[in-house]
Amino acid sequence: MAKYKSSFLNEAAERGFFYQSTNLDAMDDYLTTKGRLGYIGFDITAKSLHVGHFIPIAMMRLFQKHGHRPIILVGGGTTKIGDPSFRNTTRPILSDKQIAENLRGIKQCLLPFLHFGDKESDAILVNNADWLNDIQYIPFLREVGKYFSINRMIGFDSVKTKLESNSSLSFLEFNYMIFQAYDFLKLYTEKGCCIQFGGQDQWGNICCGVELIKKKLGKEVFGFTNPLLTTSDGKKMGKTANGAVWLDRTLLSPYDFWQYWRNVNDADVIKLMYLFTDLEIPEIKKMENIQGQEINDLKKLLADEITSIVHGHESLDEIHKSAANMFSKDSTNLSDTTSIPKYQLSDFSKSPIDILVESKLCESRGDAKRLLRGGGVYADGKTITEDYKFQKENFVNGVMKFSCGKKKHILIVI
RNA sequence: GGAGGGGUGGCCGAGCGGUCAAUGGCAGCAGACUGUAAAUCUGCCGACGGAAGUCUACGAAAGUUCGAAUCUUUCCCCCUCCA
Repeated sequence: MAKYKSSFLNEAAERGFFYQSTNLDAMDDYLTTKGRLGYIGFDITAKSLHVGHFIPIAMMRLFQKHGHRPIILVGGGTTKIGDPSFRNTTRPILSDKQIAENLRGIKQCLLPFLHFGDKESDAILVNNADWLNDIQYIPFLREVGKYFSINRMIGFDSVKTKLESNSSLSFLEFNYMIFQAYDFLKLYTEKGCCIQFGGQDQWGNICCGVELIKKKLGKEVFGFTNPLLTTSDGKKMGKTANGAVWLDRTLLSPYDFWQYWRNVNDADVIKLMYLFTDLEIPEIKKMENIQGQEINDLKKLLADEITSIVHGHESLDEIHKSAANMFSKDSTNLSDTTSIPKYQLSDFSKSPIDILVESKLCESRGDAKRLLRGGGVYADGKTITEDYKFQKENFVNGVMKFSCGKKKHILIVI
């Protein structure tokens, strides 16, 4: 039984994308017509997007699936200022060149999710630097600033928390919401974009935009937020043994990406299925009762589905093969595993410590030693100690599996 | 501008002249148990070194002292209250 008139809202709500929105009924009506425009903004501090961006991206994908047109706004303007809230990490001000580079990387990340182009439901990419860079202070204040009430702004949760905690809120930072509201105004007047999407933490900023357009132009536009992506135990998602879960395969290999989803918490599997896979809702519903060990198979399915969206279906074969090799005792097929980093052993006198450090499995020799003492290093699946010696006869077809813990592996080749 | 309180390792937060590479908690890593999960328990958790030890670190810089995260001075930054 459909709850909403628009297909998009129905599916978005059922899959768990809906947190809150402005005037829901009106937005529902508005979305019954295809080809509507909605945007979401990202800051471009790195050259890749990561799992933290996943919900918004998945939501835009859904938006497009239902015949609407997603606009991805990158914060070329706001990134230049840098977020002042973390005063200890002097974030380097990005040069135009870096921003351009990051922009390209981010677009690359988005390509598997969204179809860009000129047709009705094709996604478009815009950069707020195009209009923020040349803003003139006084005209801007007169045109936009006059619509903002400080009384109102300090009432927003995002600001209130900041004020109540022991950190300062600079004027620069305070302006963020104004710029974001201005972005929305720009996209509304120039492209007719009537919806802004965002994470639940963006609610205040989004409302600002909605209000600005209302006050300045007397038009109603909509805001829609999705819940933050947390694990069932309330932690932030998105860490692997090797760092953040990047979408760019040069930052995180498809194999490690797959492993990330393969290892998610049992309690999160179904939720992630709804959010990030293309499996149909009834199909996922059937999985909800699966318990215990069988959940492992669901995790594989989850990993397969998400990985094939991001890295392509054809990457799965190799990943499966590598996973099978890495988690089995049999070493005979190791040599044709390409997903695992290789280390060329040139000298048999090298110690395990040398290898751990050189292959970047460990950060320092001390680190490597501690790991060895703790029994966390394996050669060919067996725990080794500091004085382990590499010998030719231990290599199968010239390859040996070498692991740090149960999840970080390399292949040593001779 | 005035008064007061602060700045400690990825984060929170003790320490307030030697016994401090710095208690504790969180996060992280490894081990055991499992299901490549969670929970739990155990160990590790600045760098270099086989080790003894050496170096770098408690906002920055100078100083007092045999010796400073701890005392003094100046500077920077943050918070609260007053103007």
